[in-house]
Amino acid sequence: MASEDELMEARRTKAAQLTDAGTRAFPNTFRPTEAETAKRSEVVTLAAADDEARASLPDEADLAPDAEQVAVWGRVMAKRGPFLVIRTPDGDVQALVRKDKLEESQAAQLAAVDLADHVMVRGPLIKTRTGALAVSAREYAHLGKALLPPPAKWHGLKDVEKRYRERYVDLFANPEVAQVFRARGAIVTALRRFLDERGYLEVETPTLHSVRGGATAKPFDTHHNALDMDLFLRIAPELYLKRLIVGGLDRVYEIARCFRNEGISTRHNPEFSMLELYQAYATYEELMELFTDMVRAADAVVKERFPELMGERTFDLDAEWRRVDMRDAIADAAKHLHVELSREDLDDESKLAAFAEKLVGGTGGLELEAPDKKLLAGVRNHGERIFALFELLAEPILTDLYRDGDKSVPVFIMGYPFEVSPLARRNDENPAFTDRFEIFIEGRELANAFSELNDPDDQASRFEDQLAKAQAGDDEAMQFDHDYVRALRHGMPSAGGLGVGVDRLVMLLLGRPSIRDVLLFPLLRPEA
RNA sequence: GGGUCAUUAGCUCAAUCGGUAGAGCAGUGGAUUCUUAAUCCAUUGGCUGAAGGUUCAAGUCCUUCAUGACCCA
Repeated sequence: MASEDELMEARRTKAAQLTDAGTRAFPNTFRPTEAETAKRSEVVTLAAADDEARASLPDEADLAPDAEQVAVWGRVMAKRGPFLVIRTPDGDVQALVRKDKLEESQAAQLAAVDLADHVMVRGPLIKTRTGALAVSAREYAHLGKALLPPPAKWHGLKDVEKRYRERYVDLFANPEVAQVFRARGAIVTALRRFLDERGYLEVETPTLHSVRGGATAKPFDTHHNALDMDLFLRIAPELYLKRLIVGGLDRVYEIARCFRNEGISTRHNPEFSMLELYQAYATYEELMELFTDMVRAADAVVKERFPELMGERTFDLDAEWRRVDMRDAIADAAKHLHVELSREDLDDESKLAAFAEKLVGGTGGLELEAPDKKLLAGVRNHGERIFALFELLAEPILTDLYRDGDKSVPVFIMGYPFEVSPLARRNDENPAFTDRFEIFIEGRELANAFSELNDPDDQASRFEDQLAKAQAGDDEAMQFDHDYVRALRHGMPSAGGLGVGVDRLVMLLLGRPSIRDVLLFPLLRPEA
């Protein structure tokens, strides 16, 4: 008897035995009090502490008749001799369950226990012969039946596909996985607290959009039946949030689930969380300070509560964060790569075009992959050329370029060309560039921010440019958002806006290499 | 989209050159009842991801497909 069906049949037989023992297989009668729940946490903590902390606990033989009794409940993870190992949200604790200490009906329930069942024991705390803690059960109650067997107690659940598909098993079989998601929750809470304390209002804007904007990405299409209206799932909340700045809500943020119809990789899931915030009368420079403080606040929570998840970091958040103009970064990269490209060349449109042509032709002193050549050859102007060169030359080696000792440091890349920044404000001194930054930590793009464009006519012309891109075949270009331009015509105060990839931030702080490790249910193809 | 690897019992993994599909855990029956991956005895459990092909013979070789992981884009 060991096929899955047979294993379930054995457990159904046990479930029937429970009925004979006077309880249900799936009872709903256990109601732990707040005090009992708090006490359970204490007991689990004491069970995990060192022997000294338990020195005062009595042996079973020395128990006073009126010793305090505590309740422990959870999932049975192992049976060892007369002990059950019970898994709780705070950790494991063992119970000494001896039939001769239980009433007859409870002993009969105990006889029908299977691994993975939920149970409750109540009794005094004792110290075992080896100095471990145990609850010596005077009371035992079956709380819920598991018909399927749990993964092997020692190896746990390792099959990666099964871990993602059956995350519920992953979570109880591999406690460190549950810790990652507790840490994710703590990080998100820290972000909210950080912003709430500074007077930002958390808002919720539509997920169903009828105009594509706020980012360049392919959307998921959907349809509203009653209105017979085509819609799509939002790719970014940006344009709605800025409407709120027009409306006078001077500091707003949203932790927005966004959807992009793109491939899947260790850094991309089709749905992901983005934190966007907007602040009236702020500039992108103030947002650099804000973002630095916010990330450090989230990291402090990780350090304090989840130090075991931090691992060996190759970056240093406490070091000074660098601020580098994009063109300086390209020049730094060119020097590092021994490529003939000076900082002055980057301001000379014809020289830069000639350099790009050499790179595409393979004579630029650096061999590019075919798709990179295509990207560089496809640029339409000086600004796009600068951005392409940043992506090709500098971005891959940012961790080499900007370091403090043996750790990489976060680097703000500033001075994005206006052609690649359709929603950002132009720089007052040099309108070919925008007041924008992206932050790279450990080489990964983590956030994007800029002083917002609030000139409705300029915004309209940027939308026109996006339309031209779309007509040229760019299926990621934005659509013209007439209502957004109308909002700007009513007057939007100058403002700064910031967008943070929450999943990527969590990956970074917790040292998880794949986005699927920080998403409870990553998108998978259906099972066969 | 391209490349590499993986898929064998409920779980974790073996199976040499192509030659009888195995182990541990879990399960079942029994012993034991202060164990720490509990122990001891006995025992059940397989369409080897799917479909084709080569061969006297395929978990193993070939083709296609499915799913996943990693790398590249």
